[in-house]
Amino acid sequence: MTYNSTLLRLLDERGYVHQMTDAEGLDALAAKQIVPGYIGFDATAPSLHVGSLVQIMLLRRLQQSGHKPIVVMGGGTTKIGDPSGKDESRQLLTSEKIDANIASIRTVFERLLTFGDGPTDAVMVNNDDWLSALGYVELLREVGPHFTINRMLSFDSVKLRLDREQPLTFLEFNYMILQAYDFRELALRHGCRLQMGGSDQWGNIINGIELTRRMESKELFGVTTPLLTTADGAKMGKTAAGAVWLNEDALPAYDFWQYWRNSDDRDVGKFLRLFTDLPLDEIARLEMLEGSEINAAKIVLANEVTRLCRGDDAAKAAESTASATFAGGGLGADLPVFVIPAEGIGIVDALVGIGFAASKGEAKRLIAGGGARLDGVSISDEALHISAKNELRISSGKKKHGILRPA
RNA sequence: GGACAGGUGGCCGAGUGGUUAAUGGCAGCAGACUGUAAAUCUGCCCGCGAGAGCGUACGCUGGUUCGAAUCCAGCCCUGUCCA
Repeated sequence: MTYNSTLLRLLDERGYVHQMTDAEGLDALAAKQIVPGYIGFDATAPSLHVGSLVQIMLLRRLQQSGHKPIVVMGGGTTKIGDPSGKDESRQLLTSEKIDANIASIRTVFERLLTFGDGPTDAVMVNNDDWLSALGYVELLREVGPHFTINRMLSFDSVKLRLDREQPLTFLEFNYMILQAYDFRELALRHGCRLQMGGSDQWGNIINGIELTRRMESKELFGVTTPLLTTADGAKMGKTAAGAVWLNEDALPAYDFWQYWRNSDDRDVGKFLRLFTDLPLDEIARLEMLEGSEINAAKIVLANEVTRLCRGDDAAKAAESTASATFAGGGLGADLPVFVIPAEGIGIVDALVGIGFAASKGEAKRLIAGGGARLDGVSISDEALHISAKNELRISSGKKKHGILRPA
């Protein structure tokens, strides 16, 4: 299908679209007016991770094609907890914690979206603003009649819990109602016409569209993105060290850069389209590279994504550190540093100190397995005492490197 | 409130009185091969200790026993059904 609106063409050719409620209707709307569209984000942690980056980029594309992004922070819904995808009930957070999380998360959005008061400027709102003000009886009377329990029970998020005989609290069961209510509220407050989200949000989006149609006779649209997994089937954004956080204070830029640099060959083209602004013909060229050549494309990918999320300086620093470390076998400025005390330190403690091993036992196992290196030389003696006058390069395996610096 | 089932290491899931720090799978880490990729094969995978070893651990608290994740009692939590 070919689209008339720049919005849908852009989304389509870059691979953001999994499902759409009314493609023709949305296409026509986007071709003739500014479409305010929103995506909801969780406020359970002080940073979003790579798993949310598709949605953030989706808002960026919305703005790039002349529409208005609305970032909805789920301050109110976080108080409840989305049951989908999680096996168990989430821990409830305090309001103060949620507010602090939202402030921290906002910093990343400010890099990727232009905020302001103009017609296509992005805005950030907190659904707590309207959800907390809702009275229970009021909600039941207004919204309750539009939901049947029969339908609510048919939702995957609910069914999954029930099938597994895991608890689903009434609190969580209400999540979908409040999320539907969000869409209706945003339509009234901001003239919002479009909700986007991951494919797991399809049901919630439909609920919002239906609810608003019934209550307000307004027509709204929904788009979901494909569930993003890496080529070997893992969810995006998880690594050994944990989640790949978007905020600098949660994950150093160098590690962030390395995450992209280590992408699977098969993912490179897809990632370039989704997570960078590079023109499609250039992406096509990069994606054609084969064998070790494709490493060049991975470096471009890492540079571009890091630049968008962390800024130009961070991207350049990460790249030069990587090339010094890997290609030159030397030391890059951005590597983690551990300062050796004047009296020296045991290799085991050094590995733990720099964070390559969680415990001394783990460090010893690393040494026993031949994975610990000093200046590229494998260490076999776990009792080795280090007292260097110059900086040493300490490594765990072939990818994790750090600097041991004399005091 | 009652009846029944269940709560094991990051997750899944065995184990039902004695070499059980607890089979197996997944995830993870490392080695080999490579391209900082994938696939494959190999090793590791609670903590402390150079080591013998020690300390913790099978929902919680007590008890029985030479000895318990395993038996008993009480409690907490979850599910299913009943009220």
